[in-house]
Amino acid sequence: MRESDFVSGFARGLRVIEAFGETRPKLTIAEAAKLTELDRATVRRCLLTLADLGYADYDGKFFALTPKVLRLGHAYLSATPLPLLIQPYLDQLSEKAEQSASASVLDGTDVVYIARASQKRVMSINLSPGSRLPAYCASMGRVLLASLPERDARDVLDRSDLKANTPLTKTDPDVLMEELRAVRASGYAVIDQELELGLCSIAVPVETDRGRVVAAINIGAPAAHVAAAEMATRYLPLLMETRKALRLVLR
Amino acid sequence: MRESDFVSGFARGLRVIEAFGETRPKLTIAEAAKLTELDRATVRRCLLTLADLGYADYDGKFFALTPKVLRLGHAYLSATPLPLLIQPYLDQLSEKAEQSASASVLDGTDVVYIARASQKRVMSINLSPGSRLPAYCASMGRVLLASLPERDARDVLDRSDLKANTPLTKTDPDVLMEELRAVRASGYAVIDQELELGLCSIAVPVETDRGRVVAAINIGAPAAHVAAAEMATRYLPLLMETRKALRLVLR
DNA sequence: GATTTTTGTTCGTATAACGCACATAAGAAG
DNA sequence: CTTCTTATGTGCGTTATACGAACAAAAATC
Repeated sequence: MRESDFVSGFARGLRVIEAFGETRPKLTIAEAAKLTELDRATVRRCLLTLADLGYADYDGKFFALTPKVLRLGHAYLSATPLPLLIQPYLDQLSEKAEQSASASVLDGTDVVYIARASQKRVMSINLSPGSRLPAYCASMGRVLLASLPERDARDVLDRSDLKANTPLTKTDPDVLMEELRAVRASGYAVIDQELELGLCSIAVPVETDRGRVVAAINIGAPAAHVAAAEMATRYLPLLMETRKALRLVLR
Repeated sequence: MRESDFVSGFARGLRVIEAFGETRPKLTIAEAAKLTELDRATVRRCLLTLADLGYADYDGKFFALTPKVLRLGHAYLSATPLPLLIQPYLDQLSEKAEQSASASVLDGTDVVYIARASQKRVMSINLSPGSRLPAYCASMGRVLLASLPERDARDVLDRSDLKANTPLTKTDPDVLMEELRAVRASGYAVIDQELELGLCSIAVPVETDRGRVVAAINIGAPAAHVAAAEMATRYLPLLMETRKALRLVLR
């Protein structure tokens, strides 16, 4: 791509949108300028443009995003076959397991939920398509990282903010890399309360008919109800069955 | 706002993103140019910018959005207090009613889901935060339209594509306006299989402590299980209770 | 209340994007 | 194969945008 084929005004605008979310819902021009590291005048124009298009509200001091920005994310979900294809399989899986089932893909250091069939809430945070979790401490993240070349997986870990969400969270990159090797060998990953106390999950990769890993699916369960050691015996057959069925419909 | 405070490159880029979703997942430069009514060279630059930033993939012929665009919609959901505030109340409501409960706001002619607590799937389509339904035939849409000045509500209906999703769908604007008056008087709206056969729902508005309507909440149930006439007697007390509780926490 | 710091806005200029036109490539129809 | 038709990539003059500094206006601090 030639340098002249890059619309920097567009790229700057997207950065401004992403500046929300990380922090507070309302941003002043100066705050947004700091977060995006752009000139105040530039940020101001982007925000006024967003307001003019209805993507943001402006009360003279603060800018806040409007629900219209959800159209942007929705453009992906409704346009991409993967989430739509996986959803019915997830529903079945969730029903058989009597637990929540989800599907996700990797984006940078995060797993991004693309579909979900939820039973009763067990997590403190609410997950839905578009939600993100750090890959290093999520079962689907482990599976997706394991599917990458070692070098790339290590690179993701190095860029990750490896913090201990619970006393059980593994945060040493070397330990995590070893864990990934185990996941690669066994074909599944189990997380025992590394993300949140009281929550276990198990994940397997989802491949196309040619063996390319395109997503991961998982089942989450309360640790009080299903011990980590039980996760595999109880849910792995169901996950494998779903994985096999998906492999036949994904090209 | 002065004209010079509008970044047209940014606005054009956003239109390009929205061009996906409406149609197929993959777009060529020429297709995107047609959908957005922008110059091919401009669309090409926007798409290459998206690809460069990782918001899109490009195989030399087709562009496809990547999960990264979900960050944009997520910026709203995680930055706006309303969805986060409503969620726990929705969870409770859903549990007590033993049915799915949702919250939404109005965006143009659509209702946009901002939170949801789902029980077993009853609808053919899967709803999650960011999902959109036409306001005229959804219970939350009726409630939200009823909260607008008559003139504005009529305007939304006139801009809507009033199609009969089922034989029961009301599509006459005058009939719908009359319906809105009834909703305004009673304080709730019941939909009897107007969106999808077999599905009933009931909604009430959610207000701030000063009486401004900021969202709507609803409960959906299979028509086979709960007749439309029963919806109010069975679920209205629960909805009103939730509405009252929310009114105390919303400013 | 005066001073310092931060924030929003304006303006001239260098620069980058726009959109047209042309060239090239890839399919579709004959 | 040839001939249309349609799609993509590039060069360039015109137009519009971003930059940075300077000014104005608030806040915040003293």
